[in-house]
Amino acid sequence: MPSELRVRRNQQRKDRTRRLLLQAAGEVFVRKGYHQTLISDIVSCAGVGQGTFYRFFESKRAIYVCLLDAFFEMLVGEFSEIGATPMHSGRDYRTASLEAVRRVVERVERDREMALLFLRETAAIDREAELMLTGRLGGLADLAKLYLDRAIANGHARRCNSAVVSQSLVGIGLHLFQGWCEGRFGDLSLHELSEQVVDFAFGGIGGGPNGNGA
Amino acid sequence: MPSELRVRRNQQRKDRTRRLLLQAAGEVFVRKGYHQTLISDIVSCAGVGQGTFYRFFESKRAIYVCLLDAFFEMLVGEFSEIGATPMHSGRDYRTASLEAVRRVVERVERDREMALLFLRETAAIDREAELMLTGRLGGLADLAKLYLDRAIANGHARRCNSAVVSQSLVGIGLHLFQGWCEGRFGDLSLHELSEQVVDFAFGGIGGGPNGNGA
Amino acid sequence: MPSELRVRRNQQRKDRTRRLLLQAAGEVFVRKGYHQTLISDIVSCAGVGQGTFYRFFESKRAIYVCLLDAFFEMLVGEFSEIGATPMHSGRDYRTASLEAVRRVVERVERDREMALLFLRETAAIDREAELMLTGRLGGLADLAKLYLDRAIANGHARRCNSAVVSQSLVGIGLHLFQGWCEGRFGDLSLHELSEQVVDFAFGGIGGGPNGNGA
Amino acid sequence: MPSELRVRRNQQRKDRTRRLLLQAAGEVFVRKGYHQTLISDIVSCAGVGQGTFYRFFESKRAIYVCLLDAFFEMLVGEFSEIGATPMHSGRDYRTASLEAVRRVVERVERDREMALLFLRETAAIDREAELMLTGRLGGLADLAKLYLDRAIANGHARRCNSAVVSQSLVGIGLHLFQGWCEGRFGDLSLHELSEQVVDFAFGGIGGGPNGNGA
DNA sequence: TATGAATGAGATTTCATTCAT
DNA sequence: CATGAATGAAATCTCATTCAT
Repeated sequence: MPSELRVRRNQQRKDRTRRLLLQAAGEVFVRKGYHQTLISDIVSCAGVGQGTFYRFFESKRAIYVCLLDAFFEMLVGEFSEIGATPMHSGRDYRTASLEAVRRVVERVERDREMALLFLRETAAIDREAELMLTGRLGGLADLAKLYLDRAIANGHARRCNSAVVSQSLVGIGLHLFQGWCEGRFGDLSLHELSEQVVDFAFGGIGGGPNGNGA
Repeated sequence: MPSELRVRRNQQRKDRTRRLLLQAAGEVFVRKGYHQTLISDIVSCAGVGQGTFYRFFESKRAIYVCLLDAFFEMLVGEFSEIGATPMHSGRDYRTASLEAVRRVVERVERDREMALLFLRETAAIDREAELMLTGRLGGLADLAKLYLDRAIANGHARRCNSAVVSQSLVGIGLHLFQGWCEGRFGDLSLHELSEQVVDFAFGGIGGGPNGNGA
Repeated sequence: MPSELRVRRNQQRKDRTRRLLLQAAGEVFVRKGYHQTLISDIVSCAGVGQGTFYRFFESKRAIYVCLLDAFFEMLVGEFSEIGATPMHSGRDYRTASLEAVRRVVERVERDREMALLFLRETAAIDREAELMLTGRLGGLADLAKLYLDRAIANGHARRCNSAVVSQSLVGIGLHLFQGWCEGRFGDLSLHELSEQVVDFAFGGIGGGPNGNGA
Repeated sequence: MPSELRVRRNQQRKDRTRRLLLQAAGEVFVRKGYHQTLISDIVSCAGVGQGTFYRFFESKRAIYVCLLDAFFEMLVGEFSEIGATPMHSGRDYRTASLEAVRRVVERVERDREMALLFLRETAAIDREAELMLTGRLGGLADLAKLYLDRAIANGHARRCNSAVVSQSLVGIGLHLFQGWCEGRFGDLSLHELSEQVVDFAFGGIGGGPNGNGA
């Protein structure tokens, strides 16, 4: 009885409203922080009624988690593209890594406000949210570990506890990213920063008496 | 003169109440998180009246900042002891570093709940609080940078952007510490973890064809 | 003429929807109670759209009143049938009364959930609704009074304030019915209950020194 | 440390506020009905702050139940006094009953608004509240049953299902009381009404061919 | 005509903060 | 000075009702 067209129109309207809300929530969360954000901020930013929010999301937390998920879904997509590319023998392991780092960094940089939001706020919401974040970051670490293990197997890297090292890499990434966003590295570009990081990741601070400088 | 005595007694009682409140706040913050904690939780845990809280602290934020400061003050004290010790020529730079890492790690481990609290919650409170934390962590990075610069000058380390590297070291420390507390490294002890980290920090994932294993 | 047909079809469809809504409202009111019932409960139970409700009823109250009216309309119909039957001389007054009580009781029992609903909820809606209910019950009392007055006139009953007595009979009916529905009379059947009531109504608790047993 | 006096003063203040709230709730419930009453109505009538309400009662329902309980507690007290008095042989059973009815009626009449409130609203709140009310009324019925059973044993009353009859008496009481309050019995006084009821309760509508008129 | 997405007024509830004792 | 009862501003959330399609 309800015409096909009507159903589709309705769905489109709903989708649009939902998108509006998500976008507004992102903006306001970034601007005011999660805890300072009111539902009323979100709806007024989205230009919809107060009650409309609750047709789509159970709570402020729910819409936050939704944004968080979307963000990492996007990121994982980016990574999987990277995963497809590299490691065909001829290319150097290090060059490939630098390339990968650069691509991810560029991608994250585009949504840097959101990324910072998640790093700042997620753990303070509740334990479950924190676990979601650490789980997602753990996923990235696992990816790094995969590459590292392969490199070790191929003799391109020293034997080590690759779980620890890959988490270290994630730690570096997070902290430097935050630092760079806060302007703590002066006018160093993300590209240069990436290079420094890859240098450090591959050679450390450069122990031996011979160092590893050129 | 009796009023003299009275005054001292009063002071002691006030100090005790203040300590009670700080301790209680720490406990409750750890248990429920900053935003879930009510002033009433703190005072009932401290066993004092609701109004008493406001004789000592302006707000929940104020007592939190107080705890944060105390924690880093303690940590800085620990570091300065370390600073005094090392680098008397004979000892190897790497050994000294490992020793330093171990000492800090041990100290932090004793207050690990508080440390985790600060890492989780601070950035979500407000920008200013976040800056306090990053400032403190920046202080640690500066310390590391100091050592690193000296090592570079002495030829014990390769030339690099020491600001980036030292922040990387802090990033590693924070992320691994959180991971370890969440049990993400199985039954690896903090000592073993420290060793892995130092290995990584000094040698990276071990570039050259000869690696730096064995 | 086709529009003739169309009009009739439309009318039928409207009637059906209206019936659907009334039925759904009855179900939900019984299940959740008047105040706990949402319009959305009713429409989803009826399988029609939210807006459709308002094409047929002004408000929740309106549909409730509609159900209430229908119920008592039905009941009055039942009574008038009773009214037609009895009192043809040969039959005993008491037997006729018992018969009448039984018929009504049986009828009400078929819709007992609705009956309970009205007894429970009506007075709590507003004064006007309460008056509608008491008016309806007053109508029943009036019927009883009519019989009673005739019985008194015929010498089948003692002289008394028949208004008070007939309202008493209604009070008995309501309270026992509720009690029976709640299972407060164990496994006494409605028939047995009716008998007890008629005994009591006719003889009271049994004044005189000789009682009126046997 | 907290002085005895202070504690007592505080308790008195709290008690006073609580009493204020209960009294205000009673007034407003009577005036507007349970569902139309807002917490804000209650507090503004009590002259206290909105938050104060929640220091004493969990919800509107809670304060209602509290009033309900208090009312029946009062009523039961009244009844137990009656219980003590009657049935010393010489006095007539009927006279004693009339006396009892009159006393209760008088007592209830003093709080008639509250009594009506409870009869109107309780069953519409939720099942549990309804059970509380029917339980309380059941208690009254039990009391009546006790007397009735004794009367039957003594030969002052015919044998009957005393559970049914005593609930009938309660039903009569409730319905007549409501009717009288609504002015449905003209200018019949409660005393006269009581007499009529007792007549009816003892003799019914007056079966036998001789009736039971004078 | 039927629909259901959108609405927003208004209710409940919380809790940091005040202040009389 | 310490207290805790009282506060009320402000947040969340609900749901009857509207209205564009």
